[in-house]
Amino acid sequence: MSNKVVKVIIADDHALFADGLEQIVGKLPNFEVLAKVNNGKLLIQRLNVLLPDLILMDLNMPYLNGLEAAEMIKKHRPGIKIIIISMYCDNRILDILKQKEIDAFIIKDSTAPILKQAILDVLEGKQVFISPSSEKKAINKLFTDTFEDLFKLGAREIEIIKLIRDGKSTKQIAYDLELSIYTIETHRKNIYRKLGIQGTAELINFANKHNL
Amino acid sequence: MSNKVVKVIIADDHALFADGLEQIVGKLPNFEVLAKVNNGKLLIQRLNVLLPDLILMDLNMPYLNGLEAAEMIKKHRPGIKIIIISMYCDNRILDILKQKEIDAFIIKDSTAPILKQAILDVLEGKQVFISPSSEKKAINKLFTDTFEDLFKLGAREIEIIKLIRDGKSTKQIAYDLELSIYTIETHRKNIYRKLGIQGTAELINFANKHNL
DNA sequence: AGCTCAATACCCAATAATGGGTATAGAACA
DNA sequence: TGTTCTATACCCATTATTGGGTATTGAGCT
Repeated sequence: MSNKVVKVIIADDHALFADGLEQIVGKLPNFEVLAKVNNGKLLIQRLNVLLPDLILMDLNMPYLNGLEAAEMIKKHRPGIKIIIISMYCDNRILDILKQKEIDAFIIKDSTAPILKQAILDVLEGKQVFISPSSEKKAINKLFTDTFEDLFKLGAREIEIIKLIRDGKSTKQIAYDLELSIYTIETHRKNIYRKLGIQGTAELINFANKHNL
Repeated sequence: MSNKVVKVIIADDHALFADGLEQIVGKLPNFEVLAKVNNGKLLIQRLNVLLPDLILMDLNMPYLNGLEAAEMIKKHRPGIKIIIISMYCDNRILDILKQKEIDAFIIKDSTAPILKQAILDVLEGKQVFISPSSEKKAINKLFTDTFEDLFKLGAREIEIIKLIRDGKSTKQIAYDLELSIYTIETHRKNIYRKLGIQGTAELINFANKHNL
């Protein structure tokens, strides 16, 4: 990797942002921006003729969003590294990171030096997750597992928190998990007690804060 | 203007985007980026010690948004040119352009050359308005993040969404806003209908997704 | 002057969530 | 073996939310 040029494609529907990325990446030694595209479909098309080492892309793009595009790319060209750069922190990102469909997630609040370091880390095979700094601690904990220590939540409880976060009602959860509604209600009560919170809204905020 | 250095301040809470802008602007001959700030308050503070010729700023910033900041700046330092660079096209922008509170509005979908031309035009005293084409707008409606256009929520509705997101119950919100519980219930119903969602969980996810 | 729309308020019925209990089977562990 | 903990399940009562209506007021636009 040392003397080889790293070829990059940038995919972002905000052209000005893409231009900015190009400036930052293009100034790195041995980096070359092959192309910029503004939607997912175009990105896939370009991959039929261009073979980049790295793709920087936005999560929200027209025609084919970042995650869908990433999934397709990793399936057909697993060697290409993918870095998602997004406005906001989506809860599902961590799961997707773990499934190795993308190599890095970087929030747009990050700085150029952080992006540069992340690119270098990814090219070395590392996974990188850059979130808003205030939540960094909690996320690091997630990476090294686990919540059970801190919040003393059981696996089932965490599972149920996720389902509630996704908008399911107690009844739906009971049906999904093939359990009694009473059981889910008990779990909810225990979760609220353990976390010292009250109500669905606070629970969802907890889940988002800790990236469940 | 020909041999004088144009001093610029960049205000955007997305540091990576601000870095990109700095690269683009910094490469123009006789341009100097004095400072980058990530919120409106900080921008105003900086203006007590720095005297830029031009400010590039985001519409949506914490603490003091772009329009409020622009209004204050034009009132106290009318000589400073202000260019707003925003994610989406707000309908009120045109009115504000007409009131001469800002000198240019540029959508983030624009390209670096367009930005450069806009900056030069503004420095010559022109007003510039770069919006997405009407077709593009339709596409944005289908795919991405402009809830103003797409969902047509009123100010009161947005206020109530925030309170729900913060964990308040209908009763608490009614008490806080000194309104009837019935009114809050009506607002909730209207919000659900407009957003095509159902239940507190989905509402909070919407709020988080759109950074309310 | 008439129209539209946001914001307000109310009524009613059905469903969901919350909070107080109790209880039991099985796993983990000292 | 006895204890502790998780996950399971149930009962009851109260409060909250949801979804179906209708209606009025005031601001702003034509």
